[in-house]
Amino acid sequence: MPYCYEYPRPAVTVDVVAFTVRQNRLQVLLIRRGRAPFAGKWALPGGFVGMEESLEAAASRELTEETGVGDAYLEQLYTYGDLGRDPRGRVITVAYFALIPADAAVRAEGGDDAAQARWFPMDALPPLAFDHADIIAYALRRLRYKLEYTAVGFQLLPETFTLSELQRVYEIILGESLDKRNFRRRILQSGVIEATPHYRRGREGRPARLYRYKPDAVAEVKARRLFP
Amino acid sequence: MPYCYEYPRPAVTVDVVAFTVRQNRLQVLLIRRGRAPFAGKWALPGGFVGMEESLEAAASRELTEETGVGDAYLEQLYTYGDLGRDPRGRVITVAYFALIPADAAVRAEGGDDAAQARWFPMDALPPLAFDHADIIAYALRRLRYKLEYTAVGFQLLPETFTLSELQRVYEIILGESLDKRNFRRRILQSGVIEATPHYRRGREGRPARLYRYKPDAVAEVKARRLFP
DNA sequence: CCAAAAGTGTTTGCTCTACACCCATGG
DNA sequence: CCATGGGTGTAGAGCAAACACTTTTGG
Repeated sequence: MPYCYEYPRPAVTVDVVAFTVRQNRLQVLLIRRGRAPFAGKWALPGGFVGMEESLEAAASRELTEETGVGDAYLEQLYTYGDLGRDPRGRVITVAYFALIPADAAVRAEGGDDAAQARWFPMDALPPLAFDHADIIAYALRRLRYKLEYTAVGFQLLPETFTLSELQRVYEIILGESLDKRNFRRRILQSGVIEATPHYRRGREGRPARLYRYKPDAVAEVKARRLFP
Repeated sequence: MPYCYEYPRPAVTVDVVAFTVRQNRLQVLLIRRGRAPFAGKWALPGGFVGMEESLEAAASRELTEETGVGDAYLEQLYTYGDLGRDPRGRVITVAYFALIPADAAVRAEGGDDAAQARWFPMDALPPLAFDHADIIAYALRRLRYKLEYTAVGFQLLPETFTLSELQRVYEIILGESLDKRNFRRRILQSGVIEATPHYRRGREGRPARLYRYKPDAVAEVKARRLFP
């Protein structure tokens, strides 16, 4: 594999907009940049695409490096290639968005990596490097849209969850409250989740039935990926 | 701008899936490849992204080179970056899809370019190079979807058109017949097209009112790009 | 006056929304 | 037994689908 080319090539990176829901807020994972450009500013986790890995593999690798999560829901978002978006030169970035279950998200802030990684609530983002604010804004639009016509919301929850927890996730992301009965009807008749025989006993109140998403639900959602 | 890099970089290309409707069929523009790999096979128009042009500019340029059309509807589709999709090495392709009005599409086959360019009906595609069959299949899915929730169909027609012509475009792409009254109601109340004071007198039958899309309709459609 | 395409409203079924009460448990 | 959260059904409204006839022109 030659290291010199007849024509110059743009650099290719992947960036990941990783969402989670914690503390009743939608949060995004950001990394503090150590060096120029934008040293000290926060940025999306990402990096160069290796010559021997696919784009999705690169995104998955970046995500795993920062969060320790290996099997998150991951979907290609958009490819950004305008000139001048990176002061170091021509950089084309394939952006992905990921949904991290709340329990897995805790590990992300372990900070075993040299880089500082932190979750930020969507409504309190710090100053961001590059065009990452645009990318995040677009990812949120896409996430909201997907919530409305699919049932990806459960990707933000642990393996089993109650319908109330799921509804709370939807309400947090969409920013509006939903009717309990209508929500349950819609989710259940969409067929992507199923009841388990187990219940969760909270500190108070009636125990809640636990549900899980059907093993093939992820495939279903991706097959319908109408925006890619 | 250096021609050598510390690390090897993948090549980046854009490919364009250009659709038009002619002869009552949905057609795709293809180029016959002159050289290896896949010499003699047909492929999507496309090429390398210049260091000084954005992705959309590159796609637009490729499209203009092959069709002479400069202002077609153009939208990013998906980015393909799997290993082994190009036998020459690592190539990442940002795919776009374009809608070409029927009257403009005629010019495309002028053949002033050395490369042979031809429109093929979607249901009679020749053997295709690379993973271009996948890209086209995905572009069709996206086009069909967009037709159902927006009104991009008029992008495939000349500047002014009749509602019957527009309906025929929808029927051809969706592969099913639509109710005339319901179709008209939906399109008109979506507000993206407006009546002109003119009529088209055909060879037979009552003259049909001509419509045009509102100048800002394209912006509207793009703003709603939920899958980018 | 006949053929051909354009144009126009209403009824019906269904899906989505709004809404209030009983149930099971822990303290 | 009381507080807390879990769970359930129905009636009305708005939207989408089915459907047939009149109008205008050319030959």
